Amino acid sequence: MLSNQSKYAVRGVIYLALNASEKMKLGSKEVAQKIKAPQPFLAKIFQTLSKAKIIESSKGPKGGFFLSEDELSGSLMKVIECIDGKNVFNTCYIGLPQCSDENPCAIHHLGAPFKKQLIEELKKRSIAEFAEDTKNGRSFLF
Amino acid sequence: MLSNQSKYAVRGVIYLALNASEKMKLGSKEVAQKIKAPQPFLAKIFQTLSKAKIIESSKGPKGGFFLSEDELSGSLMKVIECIDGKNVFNTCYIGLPQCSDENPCAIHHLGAPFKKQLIEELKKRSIAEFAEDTKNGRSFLF
DNA sequence: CATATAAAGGATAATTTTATCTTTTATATA
DNA sequence: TATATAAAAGATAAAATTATCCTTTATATG
Repeated sequence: MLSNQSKYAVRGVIYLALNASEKMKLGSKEVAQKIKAPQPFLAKIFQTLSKAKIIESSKGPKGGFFLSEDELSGSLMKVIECIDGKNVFNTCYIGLPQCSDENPCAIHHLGAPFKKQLIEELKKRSIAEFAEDTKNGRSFLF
Repeated sequence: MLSNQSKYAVRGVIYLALNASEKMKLGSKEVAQKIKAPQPFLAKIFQTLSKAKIIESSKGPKGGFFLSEDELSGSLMKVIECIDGKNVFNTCYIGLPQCSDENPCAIHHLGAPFKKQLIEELKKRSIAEFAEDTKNGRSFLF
């Protein structure tokens, strides 16, 4: 479903949300180690997210990445779409070019309601909320 | 989620279920054209499915592919697993090595019911049933 | 202001997935 | 039995994804 890039992005961003701040920026190196992602690859991903203003970055000593208050309230979907594009979840399970409720593939109806739910939640819930779940032990990052 | 190979496999097999029989075998060429798959690629896929006895094949003039009665009652999941392996649906959305109900990732609970339902249906419903849906216009192959 | 640090940017490399091509084998039928 | 047909088998190629490396730029701090 999601590319490796998106997966690293989601994990990396949640890690930042939990552990980084304006005063306590984190380098891609540290984050990569923690979430078990290849460091230069994660660096590239953070670069992309940073350009899109989904995370903040600053160069130099004490530099690194973090999320502003505003960014913390962004949706997780934005992270995913920033990396994989708007159509990540639009692709048909079995590759029909035009798969929809009107022209459904053989398994469209099996997946559609849940896909809708997943998309809705990813759009509705903020990065901070997902991070909160992790902090409270309701979900895990490793 | 599914690889291109699996997608072509599913569409190809349903096409065969609908249009081929022992008396009326179909070549990979014709099927590929119809389902818009690259011909030599589909040929390879059918080869794999044939080895696994998920579809029948015969060489020579009037040769081609079809499904036996037995094979028609096989599950669609078998087709998918034959190509993509048993773990297609076990992979975590955001790449946790050990993602489960006990150690759920941030979006595990959003997707879990969807996944379970999908897997169950794919295992329960036969290729013939999916083909039937297509015949009745409840789902589409193109 | 010099220095060290860390991201940005751009080029390159490795791996995986997707796809094709060529030769061999089996078989129906003329 | 010769011929043509179509899959099997195996090698190769193309494309996409994943990952790394190196140089440049910005900046905090001594």
